[in-house]
Amino acid sequence: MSDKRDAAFEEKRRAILRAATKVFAQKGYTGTRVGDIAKEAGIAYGLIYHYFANKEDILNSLFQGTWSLTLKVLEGIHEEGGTLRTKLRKIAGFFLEAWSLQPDVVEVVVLEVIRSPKFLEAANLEAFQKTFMLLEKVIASHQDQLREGTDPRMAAVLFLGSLEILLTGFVAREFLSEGLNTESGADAVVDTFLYGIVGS
Amino acid sequence: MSDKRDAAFEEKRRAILRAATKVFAQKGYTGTRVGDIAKEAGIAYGLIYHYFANKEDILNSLFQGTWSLTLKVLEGIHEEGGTLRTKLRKIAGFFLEAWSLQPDVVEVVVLEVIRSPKFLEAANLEAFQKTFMLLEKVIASHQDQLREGTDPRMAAVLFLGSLEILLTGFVAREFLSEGLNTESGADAVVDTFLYGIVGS
Amino acid sequence: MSDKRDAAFEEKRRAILRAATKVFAQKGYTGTRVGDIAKEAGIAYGLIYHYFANKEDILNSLFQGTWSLTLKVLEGIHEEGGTLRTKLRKIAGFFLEAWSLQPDVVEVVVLEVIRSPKFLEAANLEAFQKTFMLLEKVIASHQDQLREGTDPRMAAVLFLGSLEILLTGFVAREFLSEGLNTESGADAVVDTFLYGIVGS
Amino acid sequence: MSDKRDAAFEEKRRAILRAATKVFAQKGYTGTRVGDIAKEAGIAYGLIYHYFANKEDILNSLFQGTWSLTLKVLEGIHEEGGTLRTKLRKIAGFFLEAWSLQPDVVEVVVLEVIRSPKFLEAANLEAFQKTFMLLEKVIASHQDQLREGTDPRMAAVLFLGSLEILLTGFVAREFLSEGLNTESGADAVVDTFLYGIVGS
DNA sequence: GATGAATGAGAGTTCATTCAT
DNA sequence: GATGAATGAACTCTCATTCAT
Repeated sequence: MSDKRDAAFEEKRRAILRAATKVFAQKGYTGTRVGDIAKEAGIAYGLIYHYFANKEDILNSLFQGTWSLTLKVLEGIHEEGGTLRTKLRKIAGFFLEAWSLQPDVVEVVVLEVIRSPKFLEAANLEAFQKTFMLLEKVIASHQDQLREGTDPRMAAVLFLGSLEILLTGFVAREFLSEGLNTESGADAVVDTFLYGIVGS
Repeated sequence: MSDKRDAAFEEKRRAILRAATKVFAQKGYTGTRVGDIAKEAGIAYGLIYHYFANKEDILNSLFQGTWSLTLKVLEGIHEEGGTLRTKLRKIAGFFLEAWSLQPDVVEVVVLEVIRSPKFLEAANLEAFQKTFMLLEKVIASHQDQLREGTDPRMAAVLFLGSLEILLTGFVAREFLSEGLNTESGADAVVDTFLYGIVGS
Repeated sequence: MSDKRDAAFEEKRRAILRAATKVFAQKGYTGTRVGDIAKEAGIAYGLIYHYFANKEDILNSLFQGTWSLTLKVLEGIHEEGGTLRTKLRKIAGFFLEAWSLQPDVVEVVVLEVIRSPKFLEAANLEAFQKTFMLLEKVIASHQDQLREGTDPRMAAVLFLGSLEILLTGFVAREFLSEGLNTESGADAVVDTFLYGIVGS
Repeated sequence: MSDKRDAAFEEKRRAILRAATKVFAQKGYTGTRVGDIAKEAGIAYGLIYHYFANKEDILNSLFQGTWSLTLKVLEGIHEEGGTLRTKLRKIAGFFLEAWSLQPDVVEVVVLEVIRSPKFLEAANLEAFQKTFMLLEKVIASHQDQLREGTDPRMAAVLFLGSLEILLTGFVAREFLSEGLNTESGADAVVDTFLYGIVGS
């Protein structure tokens, strides 16, 4: 009985998060009224506050839920082993696939949380930095293959930066347009990152 | 007489923009009250409306002023000629130097304008896309040196993405910490972009 | 069967009133949420509405229950007879004892009902005024002993005022602090009231 | 110029306080909406926040303004000297006169501030306690005349309690009705307090 | 009886913008 | 030009009350 209740509660929470994601992606966090989320979810706005402490809590929950999954996936990729290219390819593929499947989630997480000083604090910041550290570890574990002078930490930042601009890109989306799909995008990012645009 | 007046007018406008930049960088566009800008500029808040139509106009002016300069610089670099590396190095240097000299301006432009659907429209979007196209042209003009399969357009996006994460990066800033300066940062970005982290 | 049910019903009502008293005393009537009362009573908040019409009804019930007892006690004291001092001493003792035994009840009744224009109406006001009239009667019945110029009605008001400030007094409580107990307090009030602070 | 401005500012503040006093007295602090105050003052509700930090600040300002005056008057009475009766008579007269002149102010101060745990804190509590201490000092300075066993502190509390119930009294007002005026009320309180209702 | 999800009126507060001085 | 008083739309959050389960 209680299980049924809890399950229903969680399902509702998720429904609200889904609605919030959609609206945040459209109007941005600040531009979104709590009432907008409620309308999108088909409920009264007051009910939002039964499931979340406040508007901010919604965004944080959204990020934490998404990012904890991301971290697990990255850890899995790291542990599976394989060549550096294989690993980076998997990582890029994961991000770009996530984007094509749930563009709203990615957009909100990247634009509203990661880039916002207010939200990228404490718990959120820590989760985010773990990603950098994990990627740095992946790259560093193949140190022997790296071009001389390559700093694994800087490399991690640049790799994520490359991915981020593809994920976010209001501009890029229109600019790159039709040619971009998950596969070709991931290949391009990884190859450019590994071999450069000029090559040897 | 009119010139003198105009000059004074322009000077005041610039002073307000300077103040706005500082406050926007600290609190974000939405988190900034018009009164905050006025206080920073040392004037009454009502006076803001003698120089700008509204709050939004301030951010747009800020972006346009900054970005038109940026475009000119990039055009100059393109026309000056030189090797691909030379050009990219100049571009990276320009952005990173701008960032180290006026971190507030860059932060505001990147975080508040570029990421905001509301602001990245019409005039702003056009200015922004010109940058991509210019960079694409720069890269494409050295097509013969490019590694096979390299798309100049995608390459342009990735290069700017790499720069952007360094410019913005609340995270990266702390993560990369002290080691990063204009010179070494520009080198790392350009070399990674040209030759990859693995090399040949 | 019906009796049993009624008894259980009444017991639950009283339990809710007890809980409400405690919470009202802590947070005040307005500051208390219906949910707070329910939590204190260990029940679901919806259940409150099976026992009371609404939040206001709880406070009114609380007052009526308490005050009807008070009135009975005062009537008893009046009828028992004895000297004026004996009677006043009993009355003061009753109030101060009630306060020391159930400070919450007194606090709520005095602060939330008596002071509130909204609640001190109709039924409540009548009950309250009866107290004054009863006390006036007590005093008037010893008219022959009264100092010349003493108005029984005014005297009744002053006596209750003296008691009230001792009962309520957030300030007085700290100000008088440890020295005050039921016995000494009642003595002080009665003696001052009867003989004054100067005396003859 | 600035003086003119400041004066106008202060005058407006006072006007808002006057309006607030009136409305608080009618509906109570909690029952009053900020908009009610604005309407009473004939201004837009937003303007309230140019003059006060928030609703609470209005009540505190009201209390502080009133009570600081009260303290000054009491100090003056203490220093002027005279018999105990003279002093108490002046004090009672001051309070009752204030009440008859500005019943709203007194009502609000007594009912909403003094009796409210929330507001009787910190600054307000201190101001209030000073009054008790001052009155205690007044009484103690005539120690030699006091009836044996009289505690000046307890006496101070009882005296203020007697006054308070007269000032407040929703009940008392109707109950004592027409017979009560400033002069006779003050006499009754002081005489009862000094000599008791029985006398020698 | 019992639960708590659901509703929505309502309240406090913020702040961009206008405009009289 | 300059000031800041004035306005009111907008928004977040609270909470008494209802009602399906």
